[in-house]
Amino acid sequence: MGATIKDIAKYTGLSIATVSKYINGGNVLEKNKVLLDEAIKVLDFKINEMARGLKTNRSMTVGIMIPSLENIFFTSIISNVENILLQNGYSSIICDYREDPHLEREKLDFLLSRKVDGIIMVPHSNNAAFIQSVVEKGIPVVFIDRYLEDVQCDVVLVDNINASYNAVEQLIIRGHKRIGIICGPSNIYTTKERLKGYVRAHEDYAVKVDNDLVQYGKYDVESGYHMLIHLLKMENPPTAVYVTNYEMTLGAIMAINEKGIKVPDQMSLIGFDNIQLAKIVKPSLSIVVQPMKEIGEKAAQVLLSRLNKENTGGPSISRLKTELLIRESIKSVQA
Amino acid sequence: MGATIKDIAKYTGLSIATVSKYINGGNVLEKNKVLLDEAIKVLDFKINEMARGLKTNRSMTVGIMIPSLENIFFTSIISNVENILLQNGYSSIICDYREDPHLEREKLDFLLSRKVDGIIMVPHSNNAAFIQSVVEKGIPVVFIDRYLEDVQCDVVLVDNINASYNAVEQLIIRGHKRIGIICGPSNIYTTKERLKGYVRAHEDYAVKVDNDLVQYGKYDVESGYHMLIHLLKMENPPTAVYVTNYEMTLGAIMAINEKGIKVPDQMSLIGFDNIQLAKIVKPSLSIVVQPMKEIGEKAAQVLLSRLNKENTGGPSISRLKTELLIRESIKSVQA
DNA sequence: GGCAAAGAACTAAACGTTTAGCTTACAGGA
DNA sequence: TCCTGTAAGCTAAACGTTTAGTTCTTTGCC
Repeated sequence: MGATIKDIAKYTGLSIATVSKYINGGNVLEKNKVLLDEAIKVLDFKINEMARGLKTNRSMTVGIMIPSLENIFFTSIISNVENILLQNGYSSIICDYREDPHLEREKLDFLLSRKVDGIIMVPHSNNAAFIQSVVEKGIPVVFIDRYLEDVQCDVVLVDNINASYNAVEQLIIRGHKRIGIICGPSNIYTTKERLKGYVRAHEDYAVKVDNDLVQYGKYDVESGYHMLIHLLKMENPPTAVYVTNYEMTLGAIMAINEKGIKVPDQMSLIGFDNIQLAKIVKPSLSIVVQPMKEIGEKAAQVLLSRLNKENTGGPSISRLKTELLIRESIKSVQA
Repeated sequence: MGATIKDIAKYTGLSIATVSKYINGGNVLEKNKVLLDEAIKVLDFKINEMARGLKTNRSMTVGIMIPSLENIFFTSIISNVENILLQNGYSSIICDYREDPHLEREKLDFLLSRKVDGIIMVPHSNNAAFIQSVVEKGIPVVFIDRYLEDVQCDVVLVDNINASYNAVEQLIIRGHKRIGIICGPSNIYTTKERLKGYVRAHEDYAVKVDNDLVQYGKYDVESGYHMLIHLLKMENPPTAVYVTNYEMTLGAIMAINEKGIKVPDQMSLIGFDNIQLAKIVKPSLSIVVQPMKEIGEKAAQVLLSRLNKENTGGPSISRLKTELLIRESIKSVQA
């Protein structure tokens, strides 16, 4: 179908070695250069990455694995990752393992058979041993958002603990004593971290944590809705609620609207992630903003520096800072 | 690194041809079969898809292109596409062209250099001529969601016209004469179709269309919000509003909540796409539901049947039906 | 003019598969 | 016993590159 390096050689009268050299940035005589450029254009030559990959043992492909393609936090990160990788000549095979450890393992296997040069992933489960074996094969792996102890690889995280700490601190400063938190699933890294910040802020200000105020959702719209309803129904409901991801924030807002709760008069609210949403909601929502663009870029860069052998050191941890936007949705409680 | 077919040959004492034959489903003696299975397991053999692709001239890879990775309608479709393709041994290179025709062209070029066997895409702009040239190269292309006249390829659409028609009809039946519609960008295929259904329903029931009630947004949360506010501010505002995608529906709901509009007493509302959202909102939202799962599956199947040469006929159009869920958010107006 | 050094181009093998065409082994029928 | 047919296995070439090692060409210097 397409022209090959051989066709170019025939067209120009040069050897295929010379053609290859030129394609890979080698020096050729000026007149040959002109000739080659012409041939490439005329014959519409595109290098065959499969043949090249076979020789060089590099596929120029990286695998990206996330728990769900329906979670905008992940998709917006990988959108950035994909873009940067593309600029560097890499294509990305994006896989969605649907929160299923078994599928995670399977797709990882698939990526390996595709001979990806590296992997960027949001790890889910206890496939740690398997992932570690991938790392040991010499395939660089970068974790995003979550951390697994037993895997020796680079990680890009946000400072979840302090993100939560700062958010909750703002509520405590404003006199709130009963602060609800809507967490993700209890076995997930970010859940633990975000909860830790919540607890730590309470400790530092000597406010007691009421475990009934700690609710575990599933990081989806529905559970955000239900957990907020649940908090409202308590006999001694919280005066403020902190929700720890975008989808659940959305759900919580739906619940609040439905119940006709006045924010911030009847309840203060701090949400997560989506700055666009925060602007639209009235009263404007206070939120913890994760730097999705930076996370994606950082992860891509870390992986690229491994792929280019610029970085051959031990595993690195990048911990990016979140931003806390204080808007109208929180106010002080009168004592 | 990994074991090759040669290593398997050495281990078993068979020739590489026999090994290859077995791997590809050929017959071998029972005892050799056992031996081969053992070798494959022991040596952890994974076929090298690049070498195979070089010989067979098939990369077992398909390209997927969507306008944005931050639009849940698209991501949930490709989640299904990716899954089905994977089950058939194909990997997908997912690209997001960020609504940019220039980038669309560039990424398409990239996919070609990756020698993808086929392409599934949501086309955006007037790259029609270029896409047609891809088709003519013999690379099957399947369009999703949108249609471009000048390209001879398979298309998977939903019946946007009747989706809109049915939704608007329900409003007209309930006595609404002034029905607002929040459309997408005016140059997009789905926008035109959805508007057409709106107009047609008006025609069939002899209700005049007031062009001021037709608002064009950008298929994002923000514009849904703004367009609804705009409609409310009119001196003669609509008694019902029909919003034509998920993100804008979200924005519209935010606006309604902010303004304290009672649905359906002060305004009837029909939204789009997200069934989960529809359940959560109170009063429960009437919506047009697109069969995302089916769209993804259909597109994957259509492409696979081209790749397997099961279908060598002319371009096909699959038009899937939407579903209209009538809930509490609409009611009759008293004459 | 002769020679060395540098630069450009060439030859040929290799990467890990598939596959056409050939050989071998074996069973069954005449 | 010999022949034929069939199934299983084998040999070797090819896919489109890269690259080590070699040869050819040019240039500069003595």
